Amino acid sequence: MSSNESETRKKILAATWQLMEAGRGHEVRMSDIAEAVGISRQAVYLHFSNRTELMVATTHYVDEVCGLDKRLLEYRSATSGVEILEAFVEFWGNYIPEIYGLAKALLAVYETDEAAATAWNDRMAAVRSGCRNTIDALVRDEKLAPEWSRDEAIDFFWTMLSVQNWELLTKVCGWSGNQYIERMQSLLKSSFVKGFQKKDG
Amino acid sequence: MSSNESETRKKILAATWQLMEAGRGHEVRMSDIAEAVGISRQAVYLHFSNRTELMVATTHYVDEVCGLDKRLLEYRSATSGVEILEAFVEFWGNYIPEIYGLAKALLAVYETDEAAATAWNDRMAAVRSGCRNTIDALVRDEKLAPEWSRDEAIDFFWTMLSVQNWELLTKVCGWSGNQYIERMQSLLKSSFVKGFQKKDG
DNA sequence: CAAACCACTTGACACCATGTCAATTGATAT
DNA sequence: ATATCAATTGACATGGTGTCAAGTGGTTTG
Repeated sequence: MSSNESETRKKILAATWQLMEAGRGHEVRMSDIAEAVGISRQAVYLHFSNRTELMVATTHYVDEVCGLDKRLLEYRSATSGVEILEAFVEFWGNYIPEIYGLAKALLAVYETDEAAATAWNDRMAAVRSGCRNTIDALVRDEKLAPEWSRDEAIDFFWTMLSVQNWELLTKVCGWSGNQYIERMQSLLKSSFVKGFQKKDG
Repeated sequence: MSSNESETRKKILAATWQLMEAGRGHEVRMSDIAEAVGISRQAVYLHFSNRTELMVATTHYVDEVCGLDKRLLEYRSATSGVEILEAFVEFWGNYIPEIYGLAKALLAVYETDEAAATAWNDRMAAVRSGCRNTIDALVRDEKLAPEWSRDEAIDFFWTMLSVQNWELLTKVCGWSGNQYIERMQSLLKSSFVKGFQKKDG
C-alpha cells in the first residue's frame, strides 16, 4: 500500500505540510514546494495535477501521519456523557495545533477552491460526528440541559470547537493550549449539562 | 465634508460594497467594480491607488452608512450588567448580517493583505471594547462568575461574538438570526453571570 | 478667446502565479 | 539494444493587478 506510493510523492506531501505549517498557509507556491523537495516545479505536476489536488492529498497525508482515526477511538474509553465531553474537548484541543497550519491554508482558499472546500468539509464532518456522539451521550444520561434540543446542542458544540475559535483564543488572545481546553470544557459543561455547578473560584 | 468627496468616488464605494455583499467577497475584480459604476478600470485607480486602499475605504464607508457609532451608543441605555450583556449581543447579532459580505471579503485577504488586516483589526477592536464594557459592568455589579478573571472573560466573550461563529451557526447550521441571538445570550449568561439559573424548558 | 485644468478614456505593457506542452536526459528493467 | 519511466529544460497561454503615456471633452480662469 504505502510502499506503492513513490518516494518523491511523499517528499512533496511532507514538504507541502511543513511549508504550510511554517508559512501560515498562504504564500506557499508550487515553486516553493518544488524547491524544498529539490525537484523542478513541473515535476510536482507529474504527481499532482494541480494545486488543489496537492492540498487535498496533503490533508489525507496529515490525517494518516497524525493517526487521527486511532486518536478518535481513544477518547471513547470515557463512559459517562460528562466524561466524554471532557475527553473529546481535550483530544480536539490537543489535535488542533498539529493541523493548524494546514487548516489555515485550506480555509484561505475555501471560497475559491472547491476541492479544498471538500477536503475541509470532510474534516469538519468528522469533528461534528464527535460532537454528535458527545451530545447523544448526555441525552442518554438524561444530563442535557432542558433548554437545548439535541440538534441545536450539536450545532453549538461543533461551532464552539471550530479552529477559528481556537485561533482567536490562542493566537490572538495569547491563551495557552491548556487554558483553551479548561475554559472550553468549563463553558460547555455549564451550558449543556443539566444542573451543572460551576466551581467556586 | 461629505460634499467634498467626489460623486464617482462614492459610486465606486457603493458598487464595491454591493458587489462584495452579493459575490461572497472574492471574485470581485477591479474591472467588475469599474463596469458596475460605468467607468473604465483605470479610472478606479484615479480614486484609490490599489485594491487594498479601496477595501479599507469601503469599510469606513459602510461604517458610516450603517451608523455603527450611533448604534454602539444606543445599547448603553441598559443599566445592569446582565441587561447590557443582552443588549450588546442583540445589537451585534443584528449588525453582523449588514456587514457580513464585506467582513467575509476582508477575512479572505486577511493573511495576504496588510491594510485589509488593519481595517479588520480596527473593527474587531471596536467590538472588543463593547465586550470589555459589558464584562466591566458585570464586575461592577459583582455578578461575574468567580471562575473567570476579567481579562479572560473579555477574551472569551469577544471570541464567542466572532463573525465566524455567526457564520457557522446561521449560514452552515441554518439557524435564524433570532435563534443565534437567544442562544448566544443564554450561553453567555450561563457562563459569565454568577448564580445564573438556566430556565427550565 | 485661448490656455490651463480636470476627470476620464484608450491601449499597451510589466509582473507574477498557475497550468500546459514538447523535446530531451539518464537510469532501470526486459 | 531498447522500451519505459521519472525528471529536466524552456517556452508559452491565461488572468488579474498595477503602471504609463497620449488623447478627449468640458469647465474655469487670465
